[in-house]
Amino acid sequence: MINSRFTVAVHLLTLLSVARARDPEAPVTSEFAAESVSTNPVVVRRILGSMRRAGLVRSQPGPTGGWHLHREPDEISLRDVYRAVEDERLFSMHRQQPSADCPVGRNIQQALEGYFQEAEHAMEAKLGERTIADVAAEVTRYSGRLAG
Amino acid sequence: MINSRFTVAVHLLTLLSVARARDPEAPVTSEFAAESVSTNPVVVRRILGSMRRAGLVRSQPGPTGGWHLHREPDEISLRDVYRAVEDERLFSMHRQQPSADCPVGRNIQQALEGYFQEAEHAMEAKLGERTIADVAAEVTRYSGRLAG
DNA sequence: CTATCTGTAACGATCATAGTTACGGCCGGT
DNA sequence: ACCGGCCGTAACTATGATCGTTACAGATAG
Repeated sequence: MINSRFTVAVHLLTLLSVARARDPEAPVTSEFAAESVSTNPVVVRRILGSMRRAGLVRSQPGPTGGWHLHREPDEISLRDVYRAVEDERLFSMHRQQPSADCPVGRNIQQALEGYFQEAEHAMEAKLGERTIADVAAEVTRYSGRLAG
Repeated sequence: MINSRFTVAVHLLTLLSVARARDPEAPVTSEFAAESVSTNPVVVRRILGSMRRAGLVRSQPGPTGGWHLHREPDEISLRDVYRAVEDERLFSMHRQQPSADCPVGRNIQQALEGYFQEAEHAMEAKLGERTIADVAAEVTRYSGRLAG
């Protein structure tokens, strides 16, 4: 299964979205976010670093620094997040190259390639239908203070 | 990404399908199949064991024993194989439970659950459109002796 | 200048995967 | 009845991914 980085990334962007709705200026620090996710600030910086390279967030060092969304929440789809955090293909081929002496071994990978792409694409297309704004809306249907 | 068991499982069922097309009686041994996949016979038995529990193949011990398909190749979808070999969910939630003190941490998992299910379902539905017969047909478009 | 952030390297703990050895059980052929 | 060849499965190991952690350099507001 897919690692938890994707889940954490969506969590973090949702946190930024909710925080911005309350105060568009105030940044969120790695430490604050880490408490919400129950992890280490370095893990947060690593994942938000991927988001930054994908243009989804921006960061500022120094005091009063921290993280901001860099796009409207309704313009960040879950597919964008997935692509930013996951560079591997969804399905793994054989670890060892199959036997070239067997017609099945020789051709199976090429045969599967297309089917795997279709399935992966269908999954991503479904993720593309939902945005961080949707997640934030669902999360904030129940009220509560924003605390770490 | 998904482990290679799924790929190997499809490979093995395709091998059984092609072998049966040449001789409906002759079983395929774990050792023969292992050579096609470039792995160990025990790995083959483990994966085909899952297929047997899912009713996709049958096995027979003793000399003249080995593995047979237990369904028509066009009645085994890639989704069937996926479900037989993969019991985990596609997306992983947080390792540590997120903070209950934060409205995002408190609600994010429930919010994501539905979206993740949709995406996983879309992927499986696409896999469900293809069968072992399709893969076997593609593999055998190029001829060749069936060798390990 | 200092305090407080980010950025990133480096290391370790934990876990999943899959390769390997070993051996018990089943069964066809002699 | 036995032997040989197959499956079934436990047990151990090697490898690699993941993620938590420490450490420290760089940036910047006050």
